[in-house]
Amino acid sequence: MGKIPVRAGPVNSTAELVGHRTAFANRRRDSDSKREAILHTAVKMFLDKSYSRTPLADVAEQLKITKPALYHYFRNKEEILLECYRLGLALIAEALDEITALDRPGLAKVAAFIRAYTNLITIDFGRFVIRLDESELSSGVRAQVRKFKREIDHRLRSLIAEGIEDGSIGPCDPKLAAFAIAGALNWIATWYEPAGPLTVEEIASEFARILTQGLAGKPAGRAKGKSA
Amino acid sequence: MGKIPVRAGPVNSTAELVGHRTAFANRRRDSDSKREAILHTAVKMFLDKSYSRTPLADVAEQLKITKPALYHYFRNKEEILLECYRLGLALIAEALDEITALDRPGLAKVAAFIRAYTNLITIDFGRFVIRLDESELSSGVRAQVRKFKREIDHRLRSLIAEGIEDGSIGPCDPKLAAFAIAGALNWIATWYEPAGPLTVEEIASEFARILTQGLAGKPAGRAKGKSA
DNA sequence: GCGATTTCTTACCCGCGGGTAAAATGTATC
DNA sequence: GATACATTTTACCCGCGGGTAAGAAATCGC
Repeated sequence: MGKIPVRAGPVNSTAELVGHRTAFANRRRDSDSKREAILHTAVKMFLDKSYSRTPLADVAEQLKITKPALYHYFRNKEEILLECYRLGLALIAEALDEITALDRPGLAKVAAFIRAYTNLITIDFGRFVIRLDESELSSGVRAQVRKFKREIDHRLRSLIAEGIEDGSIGPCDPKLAAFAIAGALNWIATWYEPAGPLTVEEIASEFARILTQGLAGKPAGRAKGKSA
Repeated sequence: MGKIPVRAGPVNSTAELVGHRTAFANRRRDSDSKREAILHTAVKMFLDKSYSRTPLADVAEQLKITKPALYHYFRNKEEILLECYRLGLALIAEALDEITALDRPGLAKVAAFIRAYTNLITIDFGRFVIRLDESELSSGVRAQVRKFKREIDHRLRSLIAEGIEDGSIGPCDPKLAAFAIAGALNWIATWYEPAGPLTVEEIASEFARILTQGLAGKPAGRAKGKSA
């Protein structure tokens, strides 16, 4: 149960993976770092192929051990999933805490949220939380997951409501606005690829701008500068 | 290969389901309507539990037949999926065609797209296309699906580019803007439930507004016309 | 009503993947 | 280096689900 470093930071992920791959090189009794290696490897594979289509045997293989060895560290597959989930959730909650504490107008907080959330997709565990499909879970776990997600959703709604109150956000349904934002952000996890041309910062900035300012050109007062 | 009525319209879906459920009541040789019944039932179940976690035996059970009977109408499970997918895709393409043909500024077209796309989530096949997770597919089919999706994405980008050109949309990266919009919309398929409090029209309008106009209150040139 | 044909069922096979039993192998401790 | 304990492995079991073979049952055309 030691604290697992979740934020690997912009470390070369290959190097990191190798690190985890060697965690089982010998049988030293170092159960914490082995748990950590399992989780890091598993979450990467879950992201790659989805939880339910990633056999534990494959995870084990990556770690150069056999499937039953995993059961020494986790009771079953779902416990691995849940642990990954918890780690990711902690990241999100942490970001949200920081933002909530800011002393700025609601709109600025929402923009900050968009930036923070976008950054999460570069972290495996955060990305995993975003992408996890509830329907893959057993009903017991699903209830927990739903609760967590709902909480995040509600906190985002509060941010928006706050903005409406202080006037930085125009009148709108905070529920729908939150869904729109969450959708745009969650979807990033679907198409983003680290090797791609877009940096996370670019995405974060542009999304913050589009979602807060909208697409429309400056009609300013009224004149529709354009016709076409 | 008869034309399958995909748009059930705002028909009571229970009644419809019953209709499909009785399609196999007798052994009349009516292969077209049976194929149709299979697809409608399957797509509903795929939406409910995801494709890969919906056993064909369950689909058959709903239809009051047995699994092997399905193989009389489709070669394998993936062919059923692909057929559902094609039907949904036709809907989307159709909507997109109509919008592209409109003689209005780019921004208005984008807004129209948002409305049309939102409406698709009330139609099972459309919703299915949106929700389908590529990773559930065999690599052959995945390639096709990817191609289709990319095409839709590119058409949306064109709409945006058009708007930038005619000035109705402010300068932005059409690619990222398209991702933001697509994300917000696709996500609807995740949380929307027909029995819920929000009508599709409400969602469509609010999303069109938020995504085109943004959240920000009217700072207009400067005057804060609004206050709470 | 009779054969030809389609439609559907019963009874399977098989591979995959989660999970376990029990024994083997290594590591700490004395 | 013997003992105890943690760690891993080999060899399984089992249920699930896609898919098939072979025949039964209904329907169609005449």
